[in-house]
Amino acid sequence: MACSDFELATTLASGQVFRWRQEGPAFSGWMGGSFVRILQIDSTLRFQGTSPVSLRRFFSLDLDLKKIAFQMDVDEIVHGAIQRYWGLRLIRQDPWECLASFILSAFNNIPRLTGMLNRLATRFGESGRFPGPEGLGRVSERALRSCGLGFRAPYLRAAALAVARGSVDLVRLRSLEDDALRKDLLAIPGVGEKVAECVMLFAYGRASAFPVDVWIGRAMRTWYFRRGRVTDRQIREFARRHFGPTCGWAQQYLYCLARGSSRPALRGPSHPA
DNA sequence: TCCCAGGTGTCGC
DNA sequence: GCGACACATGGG
Repeated sequence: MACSDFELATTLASGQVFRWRQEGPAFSGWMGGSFVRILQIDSTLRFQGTSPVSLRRFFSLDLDLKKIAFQMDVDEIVHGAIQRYWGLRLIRQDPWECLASFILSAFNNIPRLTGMLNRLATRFGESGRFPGPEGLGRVSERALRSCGLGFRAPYLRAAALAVARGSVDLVRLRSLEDDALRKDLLAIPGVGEKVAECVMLFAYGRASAFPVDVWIGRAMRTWYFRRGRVTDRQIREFARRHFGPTCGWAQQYLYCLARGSSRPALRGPSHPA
């Protein structure tokens, strides 16, 4: 399958998904209930386990990256990030796995989060699939803790029960406007502003979401606020105005820049916005 | 060993 | 609304 303006490796390593693995030049992981293996050679994708339509949807290949980039390319910093990580795309994940992943991401690091998700899949999922809300809701808090979830165990369990019982309908949420969607997500146990924005961006394709985590917060304060004391909410509101309706894409590019450039760059002189 | 991690819930102003 | 604090755990 032909693709343009897409870098598979960059996209999978950008902290949106946590269970994909590299096997030589190829990558493998789950797209919902399907186990998929993908190999990218230049602008060609060779794959098994899914369909072209599903693949395009998952990696947002149906969207024109050039148009998106043009919209958000409003200053030198994001311009540099766009150039450096060109081909990075937002992923449209399964909402439940995305929600669970980011509930567990709280006060955590990515290697350990990966371990936690894999243990859940191995112990409670079918042949490696991530377990659904019904299945996880039946698992005791004690069993969840034995997977290393720590204090997040009751949050994940409560969220699973809420979805399993239908008090949260992840399919219906898809049809809601951004503000209503955010409000419903925030009502889920263990979901705060940051996780809600992640789910909006990584599962529901809401490009106007702008999750502010420690990395983006640190980078934005350095790059756009001269290290000033601003709250995460102020950063998010600034970003929506500054980068516009595709600010979520800007967030993902800046996140990679902030992490990829390592700490010294973040400590460097602040740039004018 | 020690630090820190893609935060949230809860409390007190 | 905002700041401070606790929270379990293990990777690096």
